[in-house]
Order: sequence, then C-alpha cells, then structure tokens
Amino acid sequence: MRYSQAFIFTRKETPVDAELPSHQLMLRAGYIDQLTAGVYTLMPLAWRSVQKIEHIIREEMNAAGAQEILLPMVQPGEIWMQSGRWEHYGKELLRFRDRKDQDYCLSPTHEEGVTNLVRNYINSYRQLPMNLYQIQDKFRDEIRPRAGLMRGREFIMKDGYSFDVSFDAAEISYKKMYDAYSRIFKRCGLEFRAVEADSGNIGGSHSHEFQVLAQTGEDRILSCPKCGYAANEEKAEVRRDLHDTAFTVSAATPAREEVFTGNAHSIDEVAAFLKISPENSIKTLVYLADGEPVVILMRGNDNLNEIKLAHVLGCTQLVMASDSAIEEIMGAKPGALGPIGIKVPVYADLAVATMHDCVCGANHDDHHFLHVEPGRDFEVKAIVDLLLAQAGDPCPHCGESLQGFRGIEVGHVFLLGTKYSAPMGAVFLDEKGESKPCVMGCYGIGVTRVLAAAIEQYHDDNGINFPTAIAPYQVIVAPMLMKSETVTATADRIYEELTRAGIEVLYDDRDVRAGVKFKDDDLLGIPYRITIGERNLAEGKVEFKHRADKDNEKIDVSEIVEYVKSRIQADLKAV
RNA sequence: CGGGGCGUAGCGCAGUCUGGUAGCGCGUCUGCUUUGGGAGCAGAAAGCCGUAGGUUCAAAUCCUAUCGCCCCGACCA
Repeated sequence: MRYSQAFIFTRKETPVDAELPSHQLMLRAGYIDQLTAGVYTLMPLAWRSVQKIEHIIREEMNAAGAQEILLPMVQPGEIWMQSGRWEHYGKELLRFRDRKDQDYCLSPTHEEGVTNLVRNYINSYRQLPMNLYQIQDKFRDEIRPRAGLMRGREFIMKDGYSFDVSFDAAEISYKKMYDAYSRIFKRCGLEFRAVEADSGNIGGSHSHEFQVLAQTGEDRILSCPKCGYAANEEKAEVRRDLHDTAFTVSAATPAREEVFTGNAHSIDEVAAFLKISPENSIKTLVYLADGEPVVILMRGNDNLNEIKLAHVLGCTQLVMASDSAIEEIMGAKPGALGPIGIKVPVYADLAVATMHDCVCGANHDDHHFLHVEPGRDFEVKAIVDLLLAQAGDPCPHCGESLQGFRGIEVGHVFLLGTKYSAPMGAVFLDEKGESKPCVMGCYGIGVTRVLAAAIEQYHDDNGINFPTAIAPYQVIVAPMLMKSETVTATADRIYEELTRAGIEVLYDDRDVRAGVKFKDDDLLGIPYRITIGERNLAEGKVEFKHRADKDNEKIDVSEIVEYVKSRIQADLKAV
C-alpha cells in the first residue's frame, strides 16, 4: 500500500478524551474513529490487525473441530423470553420493536440464537458433539462504555458454542477450547494467564478467563508461583483453617459498653481512636439482595467478596444500600453500624466466629460498642466464607503466597450445562431412545479488545510496537528524499519485490521530510522499517530496523528482500 | 444510577464573569526555499459558537429546556 494514497491520518497531539495508552495511540495513529459513546469505526490499520487476529482464531477454531457460521444480530424477543433472559438480562440488552410492534433485540451474545438453531437440526446422539462459532459484531448497551475499544458498546466478538451428550463429553469439548484459546493468544504474541473465574449471569458450572497482563487492566487476578493455581480475584479461594459455623462465647469478655467515637467513621479511624487493632473490629455492610436488606459482617481488615455473597444469598441482583437507605434500615449513618439490636438478616464471615471482645458500631451516630462478644451480644443467620482473596494470601492448593496481577479479559470459556438447552428444548435421543437436553459450553473472545490489549502490552513513548503476527503491515519502506530518483527508484523496486514475495508492505512514498516519516512510522507500530537514503545507497546499502531496536543494520540492496522474508518468517514461527 | 467536567473551523483551545464585526495554535490549500527525527517565509480557504425557545436595539456570551461527549464512584460503614 502506498501511504500517499492510504486512509491513514495521524495526529501529533494526544486526544484529551482518551486516558488509556491503547485508546490514545489508536486515535493518534488513525486506527479508530469514534462515532458515538462506545461505538467506533475501525479504519484500515485497525481493520487489518483485526482481520489478522480473526484469521488466527479461525485457524485454531477450525483445527479444534469447530465450524463457522453467522447468526443474525437482530433477534426476535421470543427466543429470549424462552430462555428467561428477556426478563433478566437488564438494560444492556438493547430492545426495540418493528413495524408490526413485535419485540426485537440486538444480540449481545448468542446462546439463544444458537440453541434455537441447533434444536431444529440436532435430534440424535449420533450428531453430537457439535461445535459452532462465529465472528460478529455484538451490541451491549453498557452502563459506562470507556477506554476506546477496551469496553465499547459495539464490538467484535468471536463466540462459540459446543453441544454434547453428557457433562463428561462436554468437559472434553471444553478442554479443546481451552487449549485452542491458549494457542490463539500465544500466536497473537500476548502475555496472558488463564484463570478460574466466576460464571457471572451467563450461568453454568465452571469457567476460565484468559487475561492479558497489563497495569491498566480492570480485573485483578491472583496466581500461585508454586503450583500454578490462578484465579480472578472475585473467584479466588484462600486457604483458611477456619471452619466454625457457630459462635463460641467467651465468658471472660466484660459486659458491652457504648462509647462516643466522634468523627471516627472508617474502620481504621475507629481503631485508631480507640487504640485497638482493626482486626479486632467488626465491619458492618448493608446490601440490598433483590431489593431485600441484608447485613454482612467482616473482620475489620478483611474485604467482602460480593460474588461469594451473591452465591450464598442466591440472589440475582446485589447492590450496596445507599446512605439514605442505610439510615432507614439501621437507624444510623454509615460509620456507626453494627449487628446488635437489628431485625435484618445478618451473615458473618468465618473470621467473625474467631473474634472475641471486639468493637462494632452501635447503630447510634458517632457511637460504637466495646467488649462485644459474638453469640452473646448478637446472633446471625449464617456463618459462611465471604472473604475476598488478595495478594499475599495463602494459595488454596499449596499454601504459597499468592501473587497479584492486573489483567484485561480477552477470552472466557464456560461449561454451561443445560441452562439454555433445557428451557429452549435443545434435546436429542440417546442410545436408549430417551430424550435429553444437550450439555452446552460457550466460548468467547473479544476480538477488538484483543487489539486494545495488545497495544496496552506493546507500546512505548513513540507509539505502538505490535507483535508481527497481528501488525497491520509487516514492513514499512521509507525513502528519505522523494526528489532523488535513485532513492525512489530503489524504493519502488524494493516495495514491488517485497509485495511480490508476499510481504505486507506500507510504502511511505509521501513527499514529506524524513523526520515526519520517522515519527509517523514509529507511531503506527509496524514491526520493521527499511530506510532508503542517498548516502547508504551510494554503497549499495539500505537500512533495516525493528521498531523496538535502537540501532539499524545496513543490508545490501540485493539481499534485503530475502533478509526481510527470513526475519518475518522467524517471527511467525517463533510462537 | 449518583457526582463532576465539557460542547466555538478537521484537531487542541481562548473568548462567556462584564452582551456590541468570530479569534489563536496545529492541520489543510498555493508558491518559493529547505530536505536523516514532526522545516522557514509569504499568501489563502474553512465556523447555523451542540439544538430549541426566551430576554434584548443587539446573544457564543444572560435565562429556560433539551441533546451529546468525557471522567469519577458502585469496598465505603
């Protein structure tokens, strides 16, 4: 491609609206253009990279036995009503009506679509397993889209679905996809971890996320350097030798006493005011579970895992109560809350059962209780594990200290079970002639997010620095002086020969000064640059440089094409 | 959803408080010079001042409504 004709427009200035490096660089380098909140045009450079990522995905999915299809993005509300998600999916599902006043939605995912399809064609165990996938635009009306392609409302997703005769068989399909995903992200050149994850509201029994490691990631993940255990923070377990699910009252604890604690509201402030350890105070949280208030008790220095809590409560919607709601429920403002004398159901973390003679809020503004004895001064509905794991906690498998990372979730695999097949009637007849629902798995990759995550991982002060496998072009040819016929003639020839050799070349034939080309060419993130100038040409040489290298090599003009070919092949083979 | 910020030329912004001919930088176009890390000079084009009402002799500026975009929060008791 000749740069002078290309739809590539760079900017010197960093766009103010963008915060993440990937977002800033994609705007500056002319990869994307924003149309409205969370909706972006992919311009040629981004689209080329996306197509490369898609190509890798297709190769690996096909190799794993999956078949590509394309489901409609516009879906009738009817099939979403059958699965129950018309009611439960919430506002992220963009709904509308057609001229006949029928309900429709833009599909944010395709469990319904694919299950509806499969139930019409799969009737026998002989037809299973079956694995179907697609690469397509999705629309989710996100609460707050942000960070460019990282969390858009419209985005490109690869979604795949497996259908099996049993859970055991589904495990095999799941493992195949897990392995395919590992190969896909490796081939994309990304540093990532596969971590155990919560299944969220898609449902199902277990799942793994594929997390690209990056400081700017929204997810926290924990991994064990010794045994390899890795999990999303919200799913991570901690080894705890705590099993008491009832309080044992200590007779040594004095009678409880209400004291004034002034402006001390947070756990740390109260602990400092009373000169006690935060470990000895009870943190009292108020939540609304499907609208009903519940009170949660944690040891002062522990944090609550909301996902665990939601599982314990069996609720679908869990939100922290607002300050005004808390005052109504508890009779006091946040900062002085406690479990004593309230009528709301109380759940305590396991650690609370080990506490004696502790401190908690008095449900009386600016007052706390001293000498609180769980089991004597208050009772709870249940004592359960609600602890949020953090870096430094002991690994659940081997006890080693867990390491913390930040990650960007680029892929997620779920073993779904029969959550969709059963209500939607995707059933087959087994060997005995019995009708059974298919056991499903579902598998997603955020294709456009992979692109953003790759830039988060591969950039420097001068711009993007893509892995060769997903770069929009492999080589940029930069003649230094367009007036010089020897320079342009050589550049023309190298461009043509490289192109003929199957190399993807961006030919920077713009009639601009060398500095402009260097700055732009660094910004774009193309792995290799061939610089053609009069001085080197006099010796029959051109310069060759990797984007990440400081210095360049001088290569004989006659050898440059073969040399570039071998370097690119080595890059692509290395992964 | 709550809180904050912002809509003026393709991009980044000033002008708004205190109403009175629409400005600056970058980019774009023309010409000359320059040519290995975002060149210099000279000239030029380009704006329903987000939208709709209102106040006024007069509105980017004041008032009302509305639309849009960005950021923050959703571990804090």
